[in-house]
Amino acid sequence: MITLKEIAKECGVSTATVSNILNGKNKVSEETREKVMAVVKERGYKLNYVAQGLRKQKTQTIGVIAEDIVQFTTPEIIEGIMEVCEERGYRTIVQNLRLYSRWQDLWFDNEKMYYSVMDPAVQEMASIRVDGIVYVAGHARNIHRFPSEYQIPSVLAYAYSQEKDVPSVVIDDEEGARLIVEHLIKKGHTKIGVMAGEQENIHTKLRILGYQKALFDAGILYNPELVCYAGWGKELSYGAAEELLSKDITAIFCMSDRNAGGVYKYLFENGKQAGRDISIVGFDDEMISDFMTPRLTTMRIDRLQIGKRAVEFLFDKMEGKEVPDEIKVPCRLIDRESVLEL
Amino acid sequence: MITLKEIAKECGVSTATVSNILNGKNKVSEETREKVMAVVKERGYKLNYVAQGLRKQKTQTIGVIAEDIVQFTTPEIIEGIMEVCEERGYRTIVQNLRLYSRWQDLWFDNEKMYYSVMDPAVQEMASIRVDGIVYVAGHARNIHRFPSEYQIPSVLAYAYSQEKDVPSVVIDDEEGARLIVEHLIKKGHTKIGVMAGEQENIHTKLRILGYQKALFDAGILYNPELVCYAGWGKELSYGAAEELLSKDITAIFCMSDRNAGGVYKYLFENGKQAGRDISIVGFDDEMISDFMTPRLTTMRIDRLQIGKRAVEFLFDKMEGKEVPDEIKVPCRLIDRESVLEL
DNA sequence: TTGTACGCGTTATCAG
DNA sequence: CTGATAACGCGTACAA
Repeated sequence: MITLKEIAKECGVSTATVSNILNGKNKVSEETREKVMAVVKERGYKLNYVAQGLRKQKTQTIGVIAEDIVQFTTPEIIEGIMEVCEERGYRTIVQNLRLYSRWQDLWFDNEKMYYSVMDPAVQEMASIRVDGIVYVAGHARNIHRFPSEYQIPSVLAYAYSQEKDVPSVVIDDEEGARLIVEHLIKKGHTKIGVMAGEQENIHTKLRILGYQKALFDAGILYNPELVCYAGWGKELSYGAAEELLSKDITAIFCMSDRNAGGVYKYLFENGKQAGRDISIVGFDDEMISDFMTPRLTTMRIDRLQIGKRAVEFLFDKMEGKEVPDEIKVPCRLIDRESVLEL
Repeated sequence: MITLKEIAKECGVSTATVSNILNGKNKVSEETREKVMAVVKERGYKLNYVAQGLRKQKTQTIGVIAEDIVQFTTPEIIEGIMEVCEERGYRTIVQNLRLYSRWQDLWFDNEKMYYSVMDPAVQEMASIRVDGIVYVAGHARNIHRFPSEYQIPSVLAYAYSQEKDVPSVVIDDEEGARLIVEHLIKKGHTKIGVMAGEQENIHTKLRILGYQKALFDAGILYNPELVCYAGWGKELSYGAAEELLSKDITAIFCMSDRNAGGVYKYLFENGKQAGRDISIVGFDDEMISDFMTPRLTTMRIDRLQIGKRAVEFLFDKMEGKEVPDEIKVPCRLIDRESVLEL
């Protein structure tokens, strides 16, 4: 591949001049500029970012560390990050921890395993000399320790930070839950069960809070017996559906669309239907919610926005601006046909 | 960030010695090795890939150009690529063309628009000096021109190549379609409608071929009137469902799970059900197919495998091995509950 | 076994 | 306006 030096030689000028021309420094005569540009085009010269990075001590690159690129929230978050980076003339480099494919859910309890993958990833980013890092969570929700030895400005997307100097962009779980439960209440429901996620998970806890708040605002007693913890997947909530439905309820607030899918499955097998025999709402607005029959009313997580806000946040930090510890991205109600008006 | 030179100075040895130690060249005494390693660890030295890349003229990096990272097939393909790269000690850098978010479907007819995004992406990869490129398609199916001016070894994943020196990894559309239609025939169906994708699309054409083949093998006449072209989404096939269902058929072969979703919607609204009143099969095995009621029988596209095969293919090419023009990854039948046995 | 010196491709500095 | 030259951090002949 042809280099700047060769271009210079071919034009009979110095490398400095070629560099100046390429970088639009206006201390160059029109004559030489044209001549050089002609050769550049003709020979298909392409700047070498590697050399440039070395010289400038700046790579114009943002590193993205994703816990799992196949997690449904991740691609859109990354898309948001990339969109903003492109606008700003930054490149992006993505690392994929592949947490799930490595260990399924086993790693969750094991910090040592987790950091055995996480630390090298950050080191890689350091070696690449990225100018900043966005960590995109997919499974873990609390990041206890983010290696800061390298002083690379970093932000967390879709995870709650436990470190002062690593701020985070999260969704407003509590308000999202409050809104969707309020929606049920407005439709006349007062006996509302909950198909919740993992009990110790922070999203679960915050959404329970939102649920309680909505009940409180409507003067409805909170009955812990109506809350059923069933992980985030379809299978467990399918198994738990019978018991929950046997209680005296008219609606179920599912903490994920997949949970709702489990309930739908149970209903289907028993000749019942959401939006007719009982009301169901979900959370996430995954694509599946639009393909369920009837289509599921749910809360949209604005994943693109999470990504965008996260990098903007990061750029602010890189420029030395004062930044808050946390930004909350609101959720939006997607009203479909799974809720019955009483 | 601390450099090799500084480590050397601090240890009272030369940079060459430190470099040799770090790279495991065995011309170093155990004594100095230990001393140097101690300092390296203590000071948190991290190799500078930028400098190394410049010096070695090799970046150990594979570039991934994705048409759309939010396309449902893309993340898993990339995951497969990354898995193999990691095994081989290669880094990965991803570019996202964001075709859909830029222009929705408008670009499809406009090669100029397309290449206005595609060319710079390849140039970027060239500037980064990646050692090879995997192009991951999401929308386009025929890549007519892949910029080869930079002589970077390249392969296409999930797209059909039109260029000799750019081979591709695709799925076996024809055989996949044949298999699933054969499945219907085995269940006793002979009057099988088709909810097809875009008429001019290569996947559509190949799958029609597979459909015809299955009919032929079973001695069933091919009736073009039973084929309905409805794009790849849910809406058009919802609109087309009524007409198709009014024909004398007992089963529908949908060319995508989303198409099947449109048919399901129509059925639901008319009090009918797949797997009871009519048989439906899909294609893709998107997650939605597992959440439809009843769950959809469909063909699984092995996306992970596409990614893996594509990079392995690329590595072969980089090593100068002889490679075929095309590799076909087989599809697999996922048998669920949307097909009725006659 | 260890050190010296050069070059990879670019940009910044300064002198002409 | 243009050119010579010195970095940037690392790897590697070659010399010691």
